Amino acid sequence: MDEQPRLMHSHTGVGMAGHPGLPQHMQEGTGGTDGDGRKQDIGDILQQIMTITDQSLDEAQARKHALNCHRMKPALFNVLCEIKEKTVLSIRGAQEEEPPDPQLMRLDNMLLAEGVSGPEKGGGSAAAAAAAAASGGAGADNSAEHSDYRAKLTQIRQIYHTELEKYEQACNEFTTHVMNLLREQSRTRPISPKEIERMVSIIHRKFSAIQMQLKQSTCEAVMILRSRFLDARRKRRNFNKQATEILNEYFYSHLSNPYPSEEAKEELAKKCAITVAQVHPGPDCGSSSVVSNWFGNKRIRYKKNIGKFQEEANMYAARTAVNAANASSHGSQANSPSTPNSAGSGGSFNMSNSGDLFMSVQSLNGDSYQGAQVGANVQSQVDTLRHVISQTGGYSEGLTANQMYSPQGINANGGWQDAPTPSSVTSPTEGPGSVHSDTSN
DNA sequence: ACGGATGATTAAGT
DNA sequence: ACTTAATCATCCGT
Repeated sequence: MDEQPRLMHSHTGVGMAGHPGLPQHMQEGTGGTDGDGRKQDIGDILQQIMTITDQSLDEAQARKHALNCHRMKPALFNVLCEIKEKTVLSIRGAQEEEPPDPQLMRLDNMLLAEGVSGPEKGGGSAAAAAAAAASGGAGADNSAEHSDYRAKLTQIRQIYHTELEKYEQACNEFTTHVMNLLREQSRTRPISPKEIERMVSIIHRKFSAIQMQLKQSTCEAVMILRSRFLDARRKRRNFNKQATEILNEYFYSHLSNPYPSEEAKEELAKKCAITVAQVHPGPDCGSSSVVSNWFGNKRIRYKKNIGKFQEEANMYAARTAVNAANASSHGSQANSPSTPNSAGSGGSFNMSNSGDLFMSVQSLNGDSYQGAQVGANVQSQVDTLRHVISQTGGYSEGLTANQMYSPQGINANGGWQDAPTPSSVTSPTEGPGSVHSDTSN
């Protein structure tokens, strides 16, 4: 684009002297008074050049051809080339250097992460992949919710790609056009290949600036879409019943130490087909952090008001006890009605017993005294279960019987202490029964 | 519409 | 890095 100004410059420079109108005479006059034929000739040529824009296209073309065939042309052209050679160096030094734009890279990365610019289907976006995985389980509402999101995302991607292609095409067209033009012009003025190259790069830069705008707005669109559909805080979904039961089961059967390991979290997440509603936590660390949230909330809320959770605790404790017993039993019969999720097949072993346990717990619940006695009630069964469980190799790392249902794992400081001795069951723990502070949020 | 339940986020502590 | 405690924002039964 420097060629144009330079041409203009030379044009105007001579044009000052040879402006169509008055200067025409002046030039003719100077040529005439000199009397030199050669100068007259050159003056004529210059004059023709100056007025070439005023002529019709055909005329100009003819004139151009005539000039090209002029005997002075090669010599003049050489001079022009030399001059250009000297001036072009100073221009070249001014520019060049094009470090990868960090902004552009940021946008590219985001689009890639968002699955907009990445491979066609499924991949790229971790959210989409996880959503697809979750849809296998009980994620009916989940997938339905995400289908809308994904449809919109696909729409964005399509628009993005078509636009990008359009720009690409326009860029190529324009580039070839300019190159043709330059090649054509190179017959009348010196244009080095490097200059063409530079011109092309300039064009590309301009178009990539446009592309960046496209990317920018695409990113914005995705962000808006994301915040609309996936912001878990804005659109919180409760876990379905099964998921809650699985989590509760784990929680109450590890009440002494309800801190699932990373693997356990993964396992639980998989089991629950946890809805993937991650926002900030990057591409990875998907659903297990949801489990972490759940356990964090559960621990704190349980601790805050144990009394309120007592019934639930007893229920799940009984349930796991039954499950464990069933799992160990040889026969497979009626399952516990309230455990739709248990992996083990049913067995009628000790059903009545656990039912009694449950009833007694409930009645106790109405009283102001619970904890220890409940634990004692269950003690016998749990003791049998404990070794059963260890035999069957079920997950029960720190599982000591009485901690399953009584909140004795919690020490005075409010922390979860490690595995108290079984004998502590009998000691009248002051905590659970007397806690009546209904300080709910 | 209201209030409790609940999942997620955040600040602070370890 | 992980937890607790507080808090936010939404869900959901009434």
